[in-house]
Formats: sequence, C-alpha cells, structure tokens
Amino acid sequence: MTVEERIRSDIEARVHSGEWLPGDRIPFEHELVTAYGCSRGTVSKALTRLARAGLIERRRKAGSFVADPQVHSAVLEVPDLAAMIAARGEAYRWELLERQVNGAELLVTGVHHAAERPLCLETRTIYLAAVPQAASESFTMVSPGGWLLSHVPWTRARHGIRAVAASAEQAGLLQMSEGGACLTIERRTWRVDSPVTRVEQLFPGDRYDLTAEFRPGAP
Amino acid sequence: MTVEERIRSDIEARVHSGEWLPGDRIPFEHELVTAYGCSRGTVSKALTRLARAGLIERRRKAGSFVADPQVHSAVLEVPDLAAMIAARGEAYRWELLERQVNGAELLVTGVHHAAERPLCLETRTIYLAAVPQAASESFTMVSPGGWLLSHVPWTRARHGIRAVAASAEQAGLLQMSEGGACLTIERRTWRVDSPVTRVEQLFPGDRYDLTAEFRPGAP
DNA sequence: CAGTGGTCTAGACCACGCA
DNA sequence: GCGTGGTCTAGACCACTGG
Repeated sequence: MTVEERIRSDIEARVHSGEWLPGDRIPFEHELVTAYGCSRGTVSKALTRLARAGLIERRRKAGSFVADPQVHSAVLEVPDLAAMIAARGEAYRWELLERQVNGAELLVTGVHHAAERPLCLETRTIYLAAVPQAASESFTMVSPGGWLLSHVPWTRARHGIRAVAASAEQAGLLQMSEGGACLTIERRTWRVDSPVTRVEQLFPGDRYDLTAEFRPGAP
Repeated sequence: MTVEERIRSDIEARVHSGEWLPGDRIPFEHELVTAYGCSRGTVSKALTRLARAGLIERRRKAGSFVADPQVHSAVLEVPDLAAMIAARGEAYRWELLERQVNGAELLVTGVHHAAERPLCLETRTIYLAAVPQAASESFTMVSPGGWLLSHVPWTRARHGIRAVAASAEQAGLLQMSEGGACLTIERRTWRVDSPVTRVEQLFPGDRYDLTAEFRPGAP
C-alpha cells in the first residue's frame, strides 16, 4: 500500500467510523507530513483526491474539514424519474414542452418537476423503427421514460455523464441562473442492435450532484 | 486555467472530437512535458486524472491510450434490480441467503439472478429505527430493495462505486473465479437524518457488460 | 533490458482569507 | 501579516512489461 493510500484510508476510516464528524477539522497538511514522514506533495495528492470524492472540504488558511454528506441523487441514474420522485414522497409532474416527428425519429422535450420545482430538463429521441407504437402516444400526461420502460424491453444501454453550463433557455426552464453548472446524463438504449431511444437529462448542479467515485483497481 | 487543466482539456477535446480514436496511443509523458514546457509531475497528474475518469488507459512501457468507451449497464445503478431485469425481458429471481436481526439492524444477504444466472450479490442492512415494519418481512420471496422502494420514502442517498476482487465465498455465490474483478456499488439511504438502509451490491466484472450477453444474435 | 508509467521528494511561489 | 492550501518544479528510484 502506497503512502498516499495509507493517508486516504486512515482518514476515510476515521470519518466513516464517526471519530471525525462533519465539520471537524482534520490535521493540516504539514501535520500529516510529520505524522507520515512523507513530503507535502504526497499529502496534498491524498487530500485532493478525498476532496474530489466529496469526503472532505478544503479551505485556504482554515484547513481541511470533514464535508457534510452530499445530497447525492440516485434519481439521476434512474430511467423512470416519476417512480423515484414518488418514492421520495414528493409530488411528480411531467410537463411536455415539444413533440415532433422528424422522419423516423420522434423528438420529445419536457421537464420533470418534483414538488413543483423543475428537477430535470429532458430532450429525447425515440427511434420509431424500433418503437412504432410511440407515434400514437402524445406524452402529454405520461413521460416518455416511464412509457418506454413499461412498453419496450431494451438490451443495451450506454451512459455519459458530464457537467455543463446552462444556456439561457435551459436556465429559464430549470429556474436557475444562466451559466450555472448542470449535470447532464446522456443515455442511449438499444434493443438488440436497433436504437430505441437517446435521452439527455439536465439537472441543476446546485441541487443535485453525482459524485460517485470510480476507483478502478482500488482495494 | 492551470497547466494541468490545459493538458486535460486539450486531450479531452481531441478524444471527443474523434481526432484520437479508442486504441490510439496518446503522446508519452515526456513528450507532453516538452510540448507544454512543464514538469513531469504536472503531466502525470493530468493523465492520472484522465485515466481515473476512464478516458484513457495507461500501460507501463507501452504508453497511454484512448480507452474504449465503457459500456456501463444501467442495471447496476438502479435500486430495484427486479424491475429493471423484468424490463429487459429476463427472468428475475431473488435468492435469500441470510436474514438476521442484530439489535436495531436487520441484515439481509441474497443474490439477484437474471435468466437463472447470478447477477448481483447483495448485502444489506436495514435500520429498524427508521423502518420498523421491515422486522415482520421475511424477504424470502421479495428482495429487500423492491420492498423498501415501495414502502419507505427516502430523502437522501449516497453512492460509492468501486472495483474489488471477489473473495472465495463471493466468487462461489456469483459463479465466477476467485480474485476476479467485481464492480461494487454501495448505497446508503436516509429519510431526513435517520439512516434507512445501507446496501452493497457486487457484480461480476466480466458480466457488468452483461447487456451484451443478452443480445440474442450478437455478432 | 531499455523505457514506460507509478510514486515520491524537497524544495518553491502564489492567492486567498482569517486574525 | 501570515499561515493555509493550490500549484508547480526538477529531480529521483522503482516495478513492470513490451520489444
């Protein structure tokens, strides 16, 4: 185990055990340098990674602190937002903004609301070759995600997750400030080899963040 | 913009534009050192971060390469595996392995099967303080995830995603080889401030792309 | 076995923000 | 002001692995 890993796992252990609570200050970098007998670069790398993972928060002059638990949202990963918002005990509403057929593609745009606040701007393409029955759905009352989930089995999905700045139009729809950070999830779904749907979901970053940490190869 | 950020964004741009395709080798560290006129530490930090993000793959002696797009299964992210497997048209089965009450905690272990193959080993703690009615559920027929989703509203969830090696016991339950790479998802859920459940789901790494196996006429 | 990435060192300068 | 974290440098040794 490398020095950096030891530093990280020691701090993680103290936080997860509750020995260090949210808001507590953890040792300064130079104190960890002394404690582990390593260079500041190594301590810095360890703390930087913990901060990026959301476990700690770093403030100049003040030090590093155990972060408050983030409001991570499992909602972001779930195809059917309606079901998940309902499971949270919040009122769910789907607002259709646009629906148009473009050749073999059905384009649907709308906003998912939770507790009467816009939660997610969705831009979706449904490929009518794979889902012809979608052409007769208005999607005024039911969101395309929920409808697809119950009508079309899929065999393959691919995700992309990015952070982007909200455009003026997007910001207006999500009741947030223009240029504000958004989390966007792109999901493409196939049935066998024919594309079923492609959706881009845009979430206001100040209320929802997805900081699941991928640690390839970590113990 | 820092030097490290410039290096990262330049590489990201080349990959996303298609100029560098999956499998292509990107410049060696020492070449980037020359190109950006910075130290190797800075280049290394940038590449390390890109590798952790999954954009590139680094191999000793060979260099760094644009990674193949990861095919994440949406299934892995979803609280209710049963619903998602069913939506894929696969037979779903929950197999309860263990159920025991430990003070105020109910511990449940079991395996999710899809098409009669083990897909996911689940180890769950349900906190009876928040969910007392769980004490009278046997979880022999219904998986705790599905039951909780329909019985307990949650307000906060936190995810951790890691790659781990399967222990002998885990490997046996998942019908894979010991030490094989697994994807593990840890999800903790709260209702307001009281913990509702904590679950660890372990997926065989060679099956996390399992969507491919469900393609009937796969090439 | 030569060259790569993995890790680490012991410095340095800077910007920020609390005192 | 002054100590913190943010970033960077110019080295170093090592383990691994492809040629």
